[in-house]
Amino acid sequence: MTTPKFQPLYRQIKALITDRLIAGEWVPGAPIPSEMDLAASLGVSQGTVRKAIDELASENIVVRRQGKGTFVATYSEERAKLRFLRLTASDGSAEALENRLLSCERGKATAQIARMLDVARGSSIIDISRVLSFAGTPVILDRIVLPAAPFAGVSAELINEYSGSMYRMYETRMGISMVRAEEHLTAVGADGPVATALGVAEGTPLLSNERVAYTYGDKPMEWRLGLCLTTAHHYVNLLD
Amino acid sequence: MTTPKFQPLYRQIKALITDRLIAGEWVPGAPIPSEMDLAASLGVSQGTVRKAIDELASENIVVRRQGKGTFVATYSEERAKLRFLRLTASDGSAEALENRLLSCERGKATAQIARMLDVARGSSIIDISRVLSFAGTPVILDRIVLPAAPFAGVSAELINEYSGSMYRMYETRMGISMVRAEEHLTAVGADGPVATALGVAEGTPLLSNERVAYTYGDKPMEWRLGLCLTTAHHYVNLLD
DNA sequence: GAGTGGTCTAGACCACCAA
DNA sequence: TGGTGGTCTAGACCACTCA
Repeated sequence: MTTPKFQPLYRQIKALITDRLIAGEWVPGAPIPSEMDLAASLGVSQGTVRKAIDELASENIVVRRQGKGTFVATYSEERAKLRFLRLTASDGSAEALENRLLSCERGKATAQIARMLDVARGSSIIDISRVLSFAGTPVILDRIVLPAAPFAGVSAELINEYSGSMYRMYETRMGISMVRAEEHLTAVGADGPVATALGVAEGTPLLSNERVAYTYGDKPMEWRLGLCLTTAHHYVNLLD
Repeated sequence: MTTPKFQPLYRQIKALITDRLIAGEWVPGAPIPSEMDLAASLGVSQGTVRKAIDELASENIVVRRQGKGTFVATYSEERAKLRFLRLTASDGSAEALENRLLSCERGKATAQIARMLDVARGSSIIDISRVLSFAGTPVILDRIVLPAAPFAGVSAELINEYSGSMYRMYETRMGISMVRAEEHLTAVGADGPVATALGVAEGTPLLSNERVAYTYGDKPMEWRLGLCLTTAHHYVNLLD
């Protein structure tokens, strides 16, 4: 999949740090060794370690704090409350978000889900449905599918305990940090059940947001389909 | 607007290079002085200039080519044909894109447009409408608004000459490079005129894409509203 | 004051490119 | 062959944090 070839030293060091992250050597929020320590233990100069950590920091895998150290990135310290959720109230208000769980069941992966999550077809999955509301108004109907094995402890009770903050739950309960996500956006009309769940008329235009989230090493761990009502909210995207 | 304060040397150098870009000292595609030359003329070390250029490169303002030099980024060398247009065929095919101009007129900025483009209300603007088609099927209805002064030469003929590649035209004809853009996405239903233009039924869900594009120094230069038919295409977004 | 990340320097060698 | 960016080193000083 990757092209090994000759890699600059700093990339080898970056890979080495990533491997130790995958191995769970440092949990989210914990400090990694200082640049000097890493440099000494690896037998390279501090500047080289620095460049490796620079890249990890620019990918939000790690967070630097001057005078304190470098820490494994945590979902909770993301800028906004909602890491990947870029939905913003069009009038600029910052409403609280409420989570209502519709279901949380075990099932088997369909061909499509299996491909997305890079698991065998028919393997066990967890299938979650919920509605997210801003200020009492339903705004998002989410369906979330997880591979069952790494997420064994997931239950309706646990999700409610985290008030629907899924990524925070993954991180603190399963030790799984999401590092990257890919989204496909389309516009769709609300069909019967969806319209009912969101309390809108059938055919209401919705922003469909299909997302695959990846953990360290680009391993897909979550598939999600969000149907968003965008009458009072919009999805913000910065390009450069 | 910005906080001057004390800036690291490399940021001051970055600002200095940006200023010279704004001044038009180097046109898109032209090489900027080598790291050694800049370092010598500014009286700093090569590593410091390097860090300044690193940031400009990571913002796609400048492109490095090993063994050749560093060049002002050009729209034409963007990865895909369509720099900011992230619409992809759902079946993975890469269809050619056709551009049909509906209108290109002079007008006055409304309050909303004036705010978005940071110009005075009522100042002269250019108002363009067009339909983009993939493989003969209309997919996007675009409305593009530009401040008239910097884009004085824009005409229907000129746009057709560039087959609708607006950003390439801005760059080669007006010397204006877009560096950054902010998009707001929502789902809407096609109203009468829109439905006609795209050849779909009224009420068909469309992905509404409102975009402001910025040139050097974060100056807004283009407002755009794209209404996209997403039955066979989707908008791709990578998060990290 | 000790330790951390942040900046800056000076110089070395490498990989790549063009003439 | 000479010039460019890419990597790596070694060491200096600064700004911040915390005991």
